[in-house]
Amino acid sequence: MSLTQLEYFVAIAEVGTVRGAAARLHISQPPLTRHLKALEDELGTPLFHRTTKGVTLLPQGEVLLDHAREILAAVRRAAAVVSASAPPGDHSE
Amino acid sequence: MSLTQLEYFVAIAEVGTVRGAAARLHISQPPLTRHLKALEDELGTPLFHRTTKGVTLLPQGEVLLDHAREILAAVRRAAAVVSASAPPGDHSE
DNA sequence: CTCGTCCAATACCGATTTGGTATCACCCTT
DNA sequence: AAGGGTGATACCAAATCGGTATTGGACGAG
Repeated sequence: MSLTQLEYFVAIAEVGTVRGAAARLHISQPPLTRHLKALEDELGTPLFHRTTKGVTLLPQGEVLLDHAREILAAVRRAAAVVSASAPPGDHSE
Repeated sequence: MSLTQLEYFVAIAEVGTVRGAAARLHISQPPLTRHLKALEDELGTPLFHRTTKGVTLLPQGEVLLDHAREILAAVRRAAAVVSASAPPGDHSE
């Protein structure tokens, strides 16, 4: 399970279609489908119910969505805090 | 920033040398050095002070270590919870 | 002072992973 | 029945990642 996969998963959950999420993530649909499948495979359970109109979260998916958002937020927080304590004039100024 | 990089970073911080951490992670030293450098580069600040005896955490590194452990724990928790709610007989049984 | 040994850093290469294009199969709408 | 939407798959190119060999520097033994 990678942070990229979690971001991809959240995007799919929020958009409601793999195609739309792919567009939002600036990647194409097939790799995104593959990533989702890999994540489901790793967790040992499907996360979405596939319909002809898109995808809908399964209970396990809703659980993961909660955790994924928290994890991604924690990552952003960590990066911000560490970068904030960076020596001045270190890279981005 | 990837989860792998965070795991690698924590290992280096705990072991105290890149070489020893590499051994613990079952990879070799050069890739680990490169990963650490990439992480520092992304965060815009060094995380360790390099000595001839190994590496020691800088203040930014100590801050990150805390966050990294929390993030990795959250990931493990998420995986456990989702897998726990998986339909029985799905893959690992 | 010099050699041996520890360390991290770099150059280069092969293996693995990742993303893109083209296509298929399905379902709903018209 | 036809068209447009969806996700799934096959195949290929690009990027990433890990390994081997090597370099450079610092400490300790002699």
